Amino acid sequence: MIKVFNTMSGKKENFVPLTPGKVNMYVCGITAYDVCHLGHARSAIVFDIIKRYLRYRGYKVTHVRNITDIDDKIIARAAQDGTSTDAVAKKYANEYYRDMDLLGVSSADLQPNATDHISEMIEAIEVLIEKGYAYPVDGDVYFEVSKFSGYGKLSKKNVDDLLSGARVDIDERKKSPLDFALWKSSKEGEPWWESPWGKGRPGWHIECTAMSSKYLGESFDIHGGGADLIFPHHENEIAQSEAYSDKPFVKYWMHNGFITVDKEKMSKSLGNFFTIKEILDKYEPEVVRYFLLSAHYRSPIEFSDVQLNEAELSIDRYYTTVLRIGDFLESAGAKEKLPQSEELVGLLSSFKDKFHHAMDDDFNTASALGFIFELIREVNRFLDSKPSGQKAKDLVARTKELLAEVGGILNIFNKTPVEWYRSLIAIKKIELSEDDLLQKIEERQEARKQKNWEAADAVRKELDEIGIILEDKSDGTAWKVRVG
RNA sequence: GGCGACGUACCCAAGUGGUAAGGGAGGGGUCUGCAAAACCUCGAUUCAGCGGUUCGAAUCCGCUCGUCGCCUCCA
Repeated sequence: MIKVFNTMSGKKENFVPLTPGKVNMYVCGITAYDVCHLGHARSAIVFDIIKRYLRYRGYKVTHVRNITDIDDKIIARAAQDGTSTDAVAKKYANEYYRDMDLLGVSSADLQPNATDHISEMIEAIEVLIEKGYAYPVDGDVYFEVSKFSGYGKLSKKNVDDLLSGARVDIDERKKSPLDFALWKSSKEGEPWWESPWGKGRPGWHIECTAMSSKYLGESFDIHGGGADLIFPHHENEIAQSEAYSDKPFVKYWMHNGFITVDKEKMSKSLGNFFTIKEILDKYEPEVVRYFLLSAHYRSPIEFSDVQLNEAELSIDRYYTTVLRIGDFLESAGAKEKLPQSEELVGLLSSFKDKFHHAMDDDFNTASALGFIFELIREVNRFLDSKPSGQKAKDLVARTKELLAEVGGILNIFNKTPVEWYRSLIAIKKIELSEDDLLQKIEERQEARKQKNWEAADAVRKELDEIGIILEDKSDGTAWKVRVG
């Protein structure tokens, strides 16, 4: 049984979708007004993995991820750049899709834009007005928070506290400072759409109500996003959606934690952010994914080079072992020899259960990675015991299969070792062609044959200086890239 | 001020009632021409502190200290 932490209840709950075998999932994407930073990547990667795991467990998942392509920030950006909001939104949405692609995040099944759903939003707003939950003022339309009795149930806030907090803007035209805009009249020079209340544009929250109900129905299973969306965005979505449909909006609310820098939330306004592009210039996408999966998705995770380097080391340990497995499968002798196989056999039979157990428990990727490295150690230990024969090969091949299977779900560990090293050469900007490298290794082999250790060591030192490490093995010399 | 989360070894991190996963760094060793990798081994009698519940708590409850987040746009 999969357990999911539901922000609404504050507890882990058994995951039982509304329709057996089917999961409808809506995840808030981005507002397209600037390039994305690592925080955006975390949300995308976390929910991508959740989707992959649910599919692996047999659910038919429909995943919707929206793009907000009209809002104040986009308007401001367009004015600043002397271009249209449309051009700004398109540009940064495309940047986002490119970043996600580089990071290995699969695209959602539906990636709707807010501006393609204006009529649905207007329709929803009309219903809210009819039902007495919203009121128009001078071309704006506001949602009347006091009319919705459940307001605050997600973010655990009560209306009185919010009112006394006094950090809400004072607008005389609103009945209450807590009321939020469903529709905003357009000012001179701003983009607009025709509506029953005049020319204007939608407020931020209503798009998610309109698009989620259109594509997933008025009630659906999972709604996700960063924890900073809990209030007010998701709280407001609930108010609008449930007022509109009189049905429970979402069964499981899931929110990922923040990325921090020096313990502080990475954010635009603090200026302490790193863009995805900056990071991918220094690190393999797989390293970034591993790093983000190495902590539970709800925990804060501290961004630093030390952390990324450790992730790189861990992945390298994985590929080093895969290389070793490959060598063994190619060259193992025929004579049946199985010293010390019990532990590996035992782990092979329990491994999937352990992995499932970790992932079933609110997608505990950090724990799952622990089990993967347990298996890595066990197979290394087995190989150290110098086994041979078909049975040994079967065990090792089985290990390789299992590792590939779970790696596929986490979307890491899916390269060949050589691809990993090649990729590292590129990312670390090592200026040496693979041909030249192999040439040098060849030269060194000659020297070694003649027991000319000085010459052999000189080659190794030369390569070491540019970040290439050589490993002498019984049947030749392998190369790898220094990591960490 | 209100609400919420977190505090596990040198660093990162899992563990939510049954006696501390995993990765990195470090000491010692096996292997090796030397290395590297791999493996073995050492390393928290202890989970911020203090009380309480329990046969038993890192895990539940209370208080204290510390850190962070939300309450305004924010993944």
